[in-house]
Amino acid sequence: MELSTRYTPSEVESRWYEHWEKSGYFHSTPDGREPFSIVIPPPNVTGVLHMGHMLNNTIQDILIRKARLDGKNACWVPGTDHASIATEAKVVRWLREEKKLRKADLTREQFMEYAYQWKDKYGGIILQQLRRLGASCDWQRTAFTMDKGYYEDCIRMFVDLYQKGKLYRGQRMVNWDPEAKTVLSNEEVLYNEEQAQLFHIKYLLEGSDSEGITIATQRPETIFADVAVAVNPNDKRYKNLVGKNVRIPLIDRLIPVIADDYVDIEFGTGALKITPAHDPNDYEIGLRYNLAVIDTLDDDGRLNDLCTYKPLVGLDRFEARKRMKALLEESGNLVKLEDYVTKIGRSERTNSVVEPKLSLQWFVRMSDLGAPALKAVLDREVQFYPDNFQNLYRNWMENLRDWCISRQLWWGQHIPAWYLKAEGLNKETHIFVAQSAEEALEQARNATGNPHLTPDDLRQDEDVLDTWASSWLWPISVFDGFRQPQGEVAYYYPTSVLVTGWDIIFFWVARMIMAGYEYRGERPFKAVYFTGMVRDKLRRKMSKSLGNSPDALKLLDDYGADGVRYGLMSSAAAGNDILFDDKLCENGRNFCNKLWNALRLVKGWQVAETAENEAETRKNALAVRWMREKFSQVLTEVEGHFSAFRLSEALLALYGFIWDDFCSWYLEMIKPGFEKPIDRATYEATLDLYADLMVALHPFMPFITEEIWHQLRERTPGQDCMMQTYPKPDVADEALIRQVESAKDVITKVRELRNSNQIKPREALSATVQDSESALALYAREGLLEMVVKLAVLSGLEIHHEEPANSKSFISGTEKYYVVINQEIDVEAERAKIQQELEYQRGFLKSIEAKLSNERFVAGAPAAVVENERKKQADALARIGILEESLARL
RNA sequence: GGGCGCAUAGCUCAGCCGGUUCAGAGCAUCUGCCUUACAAGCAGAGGGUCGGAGGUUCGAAUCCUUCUGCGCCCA
Repeated sequence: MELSTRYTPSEVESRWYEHWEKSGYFHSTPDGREPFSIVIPPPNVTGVLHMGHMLNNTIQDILIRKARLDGKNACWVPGTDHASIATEAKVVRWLREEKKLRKADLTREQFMEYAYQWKDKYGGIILQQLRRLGASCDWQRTAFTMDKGYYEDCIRMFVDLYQKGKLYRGQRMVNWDPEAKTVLSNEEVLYNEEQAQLFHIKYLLEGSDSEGITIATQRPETIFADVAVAVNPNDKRYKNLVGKNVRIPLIDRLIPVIADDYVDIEFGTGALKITPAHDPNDYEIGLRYNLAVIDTLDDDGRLNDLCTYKPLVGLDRFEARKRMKALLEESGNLVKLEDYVTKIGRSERTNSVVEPKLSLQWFVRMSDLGAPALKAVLDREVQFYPDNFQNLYRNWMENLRDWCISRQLWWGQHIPAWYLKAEGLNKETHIFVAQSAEEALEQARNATGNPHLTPDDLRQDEDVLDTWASSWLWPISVFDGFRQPQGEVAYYYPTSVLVTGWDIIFFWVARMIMAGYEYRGERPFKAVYFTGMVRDKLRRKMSKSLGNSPDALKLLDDYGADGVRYGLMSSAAAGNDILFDDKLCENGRNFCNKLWNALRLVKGWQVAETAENEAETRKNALAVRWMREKFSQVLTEVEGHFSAFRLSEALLALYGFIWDDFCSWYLEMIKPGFEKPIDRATYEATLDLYADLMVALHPFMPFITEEIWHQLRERTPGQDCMMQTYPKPDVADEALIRQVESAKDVITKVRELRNSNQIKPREALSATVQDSESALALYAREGLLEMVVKLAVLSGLEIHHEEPANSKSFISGTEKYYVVINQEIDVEAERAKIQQELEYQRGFLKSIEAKLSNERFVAGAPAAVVENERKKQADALARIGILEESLARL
């Protein structure tokens, strides 16, 4: 069999993925095994795979594959959310461009039909892309937040919360996106510093043409909605004005000057115009002083009639702002124009500037829902990794605001609230919340006492639910837990872990926990693994506008899925941002090549069955045992990392073990001479070990491990790396490991000696180790001497008390070695070298003795620590003895 | 303004409920090798008073205080 010198991922990845999927390995049904379940944080159905997804899903896949190998019933539920705003925008554009249709010309039902069509055609690409990454999702369970069953769950939840008094309709200051013409939650507004102008505008006192008060505002077009000017009660400058009236420029409407602590004396002019309809803080102040609310903005961001200044009515707020400058200059009210930088909120979806706006919306009352969700995390019922995200969570949960869950869109779950047509829009006094129009009608008849009401007398709320208000039910709904609370959900719920970016801790994590306790009285997941953000080398967040995000699919093409997975994981401690660099994937690809070439080496060996090879077997036995013991040690470490979700450390532990111990040391130890065969026993042990390594590495790099696992031996159908049992650690023989480490140290020192004396790597050298007690003990280990001779390329290693002529020496542990070199020995240089080493050892000894002579140390420190210091002291003394002796001989 | 976090090798980070696995990893750098698995490789090497200053302790990268410089969340 011929294997290429390079591993080519493209030839194996799709083949194995298809094989796994066809074999049904990804699918899970409840059985007697312990469940291990993960629900994917549903990506946006319009989304395409980006770096964040790859990181996040690689982690989920690692956890799922590990659990599967551990014999658990692993279930990873994939799916997408309907992303109301983003999707609706795409559907509208698609209708316009492809179907020449405008949303306004369609009925709601027609629009929804098109939207589902669009979703079926273009949505969910990302789920296909996840397969490229190797994600072992249970595709048969693919869920979508607008699926029929899911939709019904959302409606049921809405009705239930309303009946329990946890949901209400109310007038609140909301974030309004004038472009999408919908409300946004706080989390959907992104604040960034932008250059703006602060207008200093003088409001003249009632009855005066000169005296007045100057306010500072960034939004001069809102002055028509002003209802007061506020100053700080302690502000001496304005004390005399409090209680008087001033005139709004251009329209001369009178408003009072009031005093309130909220006003910052330092900011701007210290006088604040109060505009309750267009600023959340002003709204609060307005409530305190019982001020009127004048809303001068239309839904699309244009000034309306209520602004009462005719020339500006109908203009967009930005256009109006521009004109205000000239108008105020002309009227003499503009005192000053100041450039300043301020945080401007923009819609995450449309990027248009968000306007605070009073609006009638549906809110979830958070006080009751928040308490158990907060407690769960503080009590570590839900354990965060890393732990300190608790702080962020607590901070948010302790300052909960009611959650606005209505959105002015069509693509989403239609809010199941009905009103009487007889009652004016937004002036309804009757609200009927029900699962269906029929039930609502029934309620209406009862409430009004009018049995003759017909469906035609009712009007359903126009709005839909916020996407997050559907996805918070995800961990329950994907297992059909609302309709079948005793069904599968009882097996898979609570899920094992949620893996998500910390930036959506409020969107999902917090709300899923709330829903979990509200609807199942139980946490939705036992742990939350927070990934960091993927940033570029310059620490910038990856974004489309910067163009600094690598093409995920191209990366997969260039480095292979395993290479990319390695690259992402190798520097991804939980919660830490990763500074992504192609270089990381290159390391992963190189690792694949390393694995591949080790396979080529092993597969290239001829195996001998003859009796003379029993001697070889005995010689190699030490290496084989060492590898097994060390592997055990590494597996213990790996298990520890897994249980603490330190995945990158688990990967690096395996990487180091495979590359260094297995490839660089072990394979060299057992490698037969040129054109010589290897003995059967060592060969078989190596194949088994190699196969075990592949299983251990499989969760991280599934494709290459599966491929190699199959290349190593003939496998029967149904025998696959993915479905093996994860190797279990034993108690490692640490003494043996230490002895081999000593041998490695000797080998390294001989190589170093060659290097510094320009001796060829393959020139066999004669060496001697002084026959000290410790040396005799060390080489009593069968096979150790042969190991050193082979890897250090020695003609022999004598255990002897005499120093050979023409030799150079070194110390390893407490043993002294001599290597004969066919060169003139520079005695002075040797002396200087030994002298230097001696001084170092003496200094070392001194520091230890200082410790040991400190009574408080000996009395206070644990016995093991003191013991260790004694051992260090003895070793140092031994080395000093050797060095002094060498010096004397020179 | 309120809160949280970070500062360790040239770069990216790990270690942080105190003690030779304590100064580590990968990348980068330097030296020597196309050695019969792999030059996307092999064998070696150099490089850090663990941000500054105090303190607690027999002992501090690790705990406390403070300063400096960054970052994030919420207002």
